[in-house]
Amino acid sequence: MDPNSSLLSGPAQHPTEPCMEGGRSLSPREQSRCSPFAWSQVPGSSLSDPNCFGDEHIQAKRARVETIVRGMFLSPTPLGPGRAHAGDGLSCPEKAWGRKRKQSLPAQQGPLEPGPAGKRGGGRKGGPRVRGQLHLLRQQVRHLRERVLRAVEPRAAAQGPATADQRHGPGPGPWGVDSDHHHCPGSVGDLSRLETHRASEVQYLPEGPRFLPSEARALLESLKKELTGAISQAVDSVLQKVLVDPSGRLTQLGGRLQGPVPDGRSEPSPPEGGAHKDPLPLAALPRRAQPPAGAPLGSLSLAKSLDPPRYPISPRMIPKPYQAPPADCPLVVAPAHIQEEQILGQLLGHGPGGRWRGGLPQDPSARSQPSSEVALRPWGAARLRPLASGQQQCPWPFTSTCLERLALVPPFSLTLGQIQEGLNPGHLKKAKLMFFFTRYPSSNLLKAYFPDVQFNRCITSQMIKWFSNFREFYYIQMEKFARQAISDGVTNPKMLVVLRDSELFRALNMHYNKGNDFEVPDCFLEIASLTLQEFFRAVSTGKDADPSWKKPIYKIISKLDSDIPEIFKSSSYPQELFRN
DNA sequence: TTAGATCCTG
DNA sequence: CAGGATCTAA
Repeated sequence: MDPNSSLLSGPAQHPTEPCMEGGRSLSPREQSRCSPFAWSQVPGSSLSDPNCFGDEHIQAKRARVETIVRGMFLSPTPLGPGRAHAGDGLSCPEKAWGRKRKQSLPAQQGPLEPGPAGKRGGGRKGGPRVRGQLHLLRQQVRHLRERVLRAVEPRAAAQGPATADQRHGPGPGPWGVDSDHHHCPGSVGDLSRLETHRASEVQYLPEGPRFLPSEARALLESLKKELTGAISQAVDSVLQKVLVDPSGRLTQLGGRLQGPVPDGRSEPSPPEGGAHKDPLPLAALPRRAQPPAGAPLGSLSLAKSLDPPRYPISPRMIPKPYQAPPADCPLVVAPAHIQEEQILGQLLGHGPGGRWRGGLPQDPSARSQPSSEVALRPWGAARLRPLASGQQQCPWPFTSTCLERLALVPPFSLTLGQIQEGLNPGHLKKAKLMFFFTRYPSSNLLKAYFPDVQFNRCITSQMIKWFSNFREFYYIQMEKFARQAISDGVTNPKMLVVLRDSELFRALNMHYNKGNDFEVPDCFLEIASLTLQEFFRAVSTGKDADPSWKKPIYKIISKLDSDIPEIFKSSSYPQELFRN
């Protein structure tokens, strides 16, 4: 008897939200380079200790600040005071910063420590007012630090910072409708939110009373600058601790930055122990498949098939262990392909709801723009960056250098290495998986689902050609198995149902889903069954005598395209599957 | 004329 | 899977 006892009898498999963890580690060299402030300003030392502020400290600080202020005023491109992220014109070479820092900061000495030769008697013109400002700023620093730490703390992050930064948060984005469903907390999006949060805080710092004496105001601004730097460094240090654990993995991003982790995901299901790895050498087709009692075998009849097929909402991915990127991640140099893909996946591979779309603090212009274009072409924004224009890559002087690189480098690399043109094997694989949902994708659809591809005529036709080839194989298989069924004596086309353990399915799966990374959606099985039946009817009724006998079948099938899951719009969605 | 689909070939 | 040829519809 035919062992096939159920239609569409895939083993019950639980859709798994692909939830990749992102981020990347910093090489030691990078870390050291990233932190021009060294560790002297890490809050938690004198900065956060209210008791450490004596007059001596203030005076020493003033002396230091005055030095800085003079240096700023002597600078050819003076920094607009109090406009942290608006300093577009600011040439912010790290060297210059480093010089200034060295000039004013003895190594290993905190900026708020008394300078060795502080200018005494510089006057107390600021007086109590300045002290009040200092106090205020100190409090803000504490708050900021607490909030940063809270955001990084495992539990507290679930609640998130409470206050005023929402209005600065990135909008939902064009895919944001149901994107929250896919959003993986703890992704780079959170990181970017953290950064955005900080940006908003920088803006939030009071502009400073205009009535202050100019010197005091300069002092105030300088202090703001210092404090912001300290915050930056605090974020750096915290994030570095979070991002790079001793094993070099970035797991903490998912574990700490995010809210409660759905424990349900437990461990990655082993690479498919059952399901499709079936060793059975199955009959060619589940001929005369007898469904279990009540199983609607007839549901695959032509009439029924005209109903919109049911599509799985969330195609199951077989999660693979996250692979940590190499420790020494190149900065501007375009890394190797693998690294690029890893970075791509890590930074952007968070599903259509990933927060990367508008969230990364790339540059002021990018931040200030609504991110629709950016969202549709994530790298487009990066390409607009003045990489070769001679402008320094430090549009935001107060940004944590490390964090900024963390966010910026991958787009750079991709811009230089990958985005230009050309399709890679990952794109091909993705296209094959998409074939399970759509056999006749329009070029617009392809553009929508390959946001990391710079489409041109050639690329478009190549991808169209891919699907043409997919169809070719598909129809060939259908015809082949239909004819085989006929020769095997099948008379009722409704008996022809493509099951997951049928030979036809295995052939198709081998072609489009080699490696079994993906659970073939049921809708594809229905379409396949229908196609098979159509071929069966045509051949069995002798229509194949007509040279164009396949065209009606093509027409039918072309109307049965399904919606592709939104997650496919992520430029990195399937790529996690392909590593290893 | 062009884009897209199919067929054929390698 | 790509390239070329052919056909068709816009």
